[in-house]
Amino acid sequence: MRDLDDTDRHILRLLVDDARRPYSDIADHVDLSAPAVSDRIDRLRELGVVRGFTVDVDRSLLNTGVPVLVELDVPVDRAGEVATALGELDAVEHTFETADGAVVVQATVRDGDVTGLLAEAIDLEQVRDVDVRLLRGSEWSPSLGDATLALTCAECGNHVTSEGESARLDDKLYHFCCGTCLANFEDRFERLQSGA
Amino acid sequence: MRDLDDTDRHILRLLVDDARRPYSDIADHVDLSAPAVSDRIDRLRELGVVRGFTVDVDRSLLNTGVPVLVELDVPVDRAGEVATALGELDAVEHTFETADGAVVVQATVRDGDVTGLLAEAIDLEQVRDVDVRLLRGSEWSPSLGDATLALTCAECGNHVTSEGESARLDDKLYHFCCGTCLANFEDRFERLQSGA
DNA sequence: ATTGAAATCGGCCTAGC
DNA sequence: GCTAGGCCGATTTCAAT
Repeated sequence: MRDLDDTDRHILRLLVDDARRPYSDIADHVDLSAPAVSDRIDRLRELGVVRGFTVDVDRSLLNTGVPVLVELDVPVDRAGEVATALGELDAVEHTFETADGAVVVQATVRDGDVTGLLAEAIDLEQVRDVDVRLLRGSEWSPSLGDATLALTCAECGNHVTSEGESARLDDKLYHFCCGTCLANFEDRFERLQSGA
Repeated sequence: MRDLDDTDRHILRLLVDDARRPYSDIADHVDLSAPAVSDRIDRLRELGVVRGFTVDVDRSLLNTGVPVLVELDVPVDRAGEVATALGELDAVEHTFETADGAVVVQATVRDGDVTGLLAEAIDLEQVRDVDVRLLRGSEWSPSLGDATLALTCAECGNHVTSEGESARLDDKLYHFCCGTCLANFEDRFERLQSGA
């Protein structure tokens, strides 16, 4: 379990800037060979740090409706599921879940019927209050800073340090803080597998 | 001035899904040749609809600080510049400017000193109120719907229809609702050029 | 059709037991 | 001294223009 190093961050920054940049180009910047860059990007994907590559679309040039910022006040224990459900809506682009149980989403509505939109995804009964505001503009400026890995042990929930270990089970990568947690997890996993 | 057609939208959707997908692969999906796909993507870049290609990073796995959602209440006529100034900060990832003059930003702070961060970019005197909330999570789920072009005439501000025209001036592409607007704009542009 | 980029593979080097 | 991980260079296959 190696943490991210400066080279990883540099590669990430270059990709944030232009994800279609050739590996050979990246290689020049970080003073490595193209295959080495490819390996590192593979590893970042494996780790889940890189979820994928997308296109940055200027939605203000597209006629998809009116952009709004919607804030919902829901019971704290429901905030998670509400946020997830709303995120699945096509019209919703960003969802934020605050620690005190508010859910803020940025969406684009065709006809101004925000509550109708919300009702498609969630039960409005559990919403105590809704605040809708028209957006004049929005910007996205991704950056990275000096990020390091912040993985959570799949067994005990503790922070995974460089002493941690990882294992691939059923094609998914899990991280653990120590060998004991890994072993315990694998045990339970196997039992579930054979049971199912 | 052709509007977006189904093929353009299909290409965009495929790119949203995976921006490193080979053009030949896209070509198969939309029943075109790879060079034709390349041409279309070039055009989408020209139009400004695609701003670029990026990587989708899972920031929840990265230790960059504490994510917060900050709302500022500022005079309506200052909202624009405040939003822009804050957007330039490294720690700020999203900025939203609402029609009623509120500015909402999503940022990541190292030490919890949000006002210190804000002070780096803007004059706190003009801020009437600040509301800071801790974020438990955030999601980004890009989608497209049935988008069509919504360009604004650079001269008169009207909507540009398929009858509109475009022109490249000083390496930037401008759109106009009609030939008259184009001519007027070009005139002013030339005068500014020679004056400067 | 030409140019160029990505994946793959064998071998090398280094670090850590 | 052995193993594991990371990197390189060459090659081949495939993509971009």
